[in-house]
Amino acid sequence: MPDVRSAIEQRLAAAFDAVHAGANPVLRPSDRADLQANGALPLAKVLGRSPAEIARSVVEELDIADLCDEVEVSGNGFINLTLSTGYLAVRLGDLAGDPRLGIEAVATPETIVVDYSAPNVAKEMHVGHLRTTVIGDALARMLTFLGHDVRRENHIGDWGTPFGMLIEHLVDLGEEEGASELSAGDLTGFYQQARASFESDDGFADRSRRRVVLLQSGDDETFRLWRVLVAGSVRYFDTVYSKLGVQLTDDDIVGESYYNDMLAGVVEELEAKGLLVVHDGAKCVFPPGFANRNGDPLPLIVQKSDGGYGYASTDLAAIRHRVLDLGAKRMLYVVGAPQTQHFQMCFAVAAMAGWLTDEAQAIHVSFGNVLGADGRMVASRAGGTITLVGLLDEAVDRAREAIAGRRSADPNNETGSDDDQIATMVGIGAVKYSDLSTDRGRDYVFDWDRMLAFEGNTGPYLQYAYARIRSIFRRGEVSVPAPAAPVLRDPHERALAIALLWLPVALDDTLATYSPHKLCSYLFEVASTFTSFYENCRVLVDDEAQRTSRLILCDLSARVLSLGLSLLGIEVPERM
RNA sequence: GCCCCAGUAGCUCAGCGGAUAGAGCACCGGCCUCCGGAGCCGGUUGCGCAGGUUCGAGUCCUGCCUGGGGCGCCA
Repeated sequence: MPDVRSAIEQRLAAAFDAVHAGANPVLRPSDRADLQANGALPLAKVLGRSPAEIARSVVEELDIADLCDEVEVSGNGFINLTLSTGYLAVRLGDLAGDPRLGIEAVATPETIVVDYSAPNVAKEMHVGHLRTTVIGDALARMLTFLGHDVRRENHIGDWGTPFGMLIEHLVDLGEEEGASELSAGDLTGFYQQARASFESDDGFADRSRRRVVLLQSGDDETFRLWRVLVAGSVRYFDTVYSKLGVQLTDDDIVGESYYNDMLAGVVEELEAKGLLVVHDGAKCVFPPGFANRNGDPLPLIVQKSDGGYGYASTDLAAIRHRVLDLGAKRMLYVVGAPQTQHFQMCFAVAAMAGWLTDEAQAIHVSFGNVLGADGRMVASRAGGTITLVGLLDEAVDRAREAIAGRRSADPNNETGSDDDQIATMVGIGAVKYSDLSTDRGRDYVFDWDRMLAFEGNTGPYLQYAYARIRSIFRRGEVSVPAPAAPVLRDPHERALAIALLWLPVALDDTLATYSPHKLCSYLFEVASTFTSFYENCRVLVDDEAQRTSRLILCDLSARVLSLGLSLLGIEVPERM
């Protein structure tokens, strides 16, 4: 069954079509009614009639009485629609019995690659990895829920010249020692020591350079050592992902090295297609429309003058592989905004090569930086740079303090043995929500106090709204009623009904631009609307019919919040 | 120098070419014998600047200003 907005839009489209073939109803939310159709206004010029007159013609053609109680044309030509309360109630009844809460699985599932997180082997994960990991995971969850065949791909940095020095450092440390250092998370120490040796010790530097050659030529022993490095780092990444609560696993790791065997083929194919130009000894493709600082055409270098391959060739190989071998219809690259031009060039070249088409699209889901309250980098409580793990631990600590503080001030609090779990959900949820709730294109300000506030558009507020609803059932000692259509008598009930029915619409809008903040805004709206309802409509009343009806609204509110947050990768506690 | 992104209330942010630009925080004023006051109701303050397109521009186009980022063998 189509969502409410689509149902209305279909009827409107038919009526507009009768007045002017193919006319768009331009359906929008309204502050004058529930919805408004603005489509008559742009038709005025085309048809040479006044907008209001056209709107009246549309309304005459409109068959919508079962969905709307009121349809009104304003003097300006807006068509204001008031949804039928009976219709809303019936739809809510359907929702009550639907575990998917009105979100239908897509008719034609697509294979969609979501490329996100991408930390580097033997390098610490830092705040810079937060957004790609959190946003990518949220998008992957939403697309999966819609029924798509989602391939999470963690394009880790597991190849390149630094591995010569890293392997030699591993040799010097001893494999066991080195591996445990890596998996325990002392990646910064490992990397910096390797770097220090490389810079201060000529012998070490020579060995490192030879080791790079050995690695690239496929030397067995070198390869084995390389795998030790990678495996140790991956174990560490897993602990971070587990802490963050993202769904990436070892199976999702498809590092740069995975594409090594395909690079020569990519270059050959580009050459065969006549796209290659040798420039200063490097094999290049010049996609049109890109210029350097002198105004000369800017190349994408697919093979360096020394014969080596850079990241452009790896990215091209990944596109080709994902399209031709995996059958990907969409590829989402959840990577920061600074790489916009790189991806534009890669996508342009991939299109020239025929890998990217209308049937197989690559999308750069870019995002801005994370800034501290001072507009600069994020610093820890003690000051100084902060690792991702440190940040997450601090979030949980702060959440624990915040919850304890609230508890001691609230005589009605419910304590329990799972306070650590709650602090984890709230702390991690706060970090993720603050990231997801800002338009990904913008830089956003990382502010502990704001993200952990229990008021406003925050994770804790939404979790609290959920926990509070659950407590109604606990304290009232009532169970969730059997699915049925509620009675919507109070305006607050009606407003809540509309909000609850809007979940599929919010998800559609969110995925249309891969913007999780839209889902966040929606959930905040649901929570606010619920609170207003709860303030104005007593739930645990004696009248059984009314109590049941309102309990259904409560339960649906909790479920919408829970499902919505789970699609963002945020857990909800039963109590706080 | 060229390219990309951003500039909306004191602060943090929404805003799909449509009517009077919205939230939260902060501030001010109300509401408690109330199922969790972590609340509810109301009030104050704004689209960087200048042109243009349009019946209609925060939204699209051009120029400028400010901030951030990028610009050939790193990823």
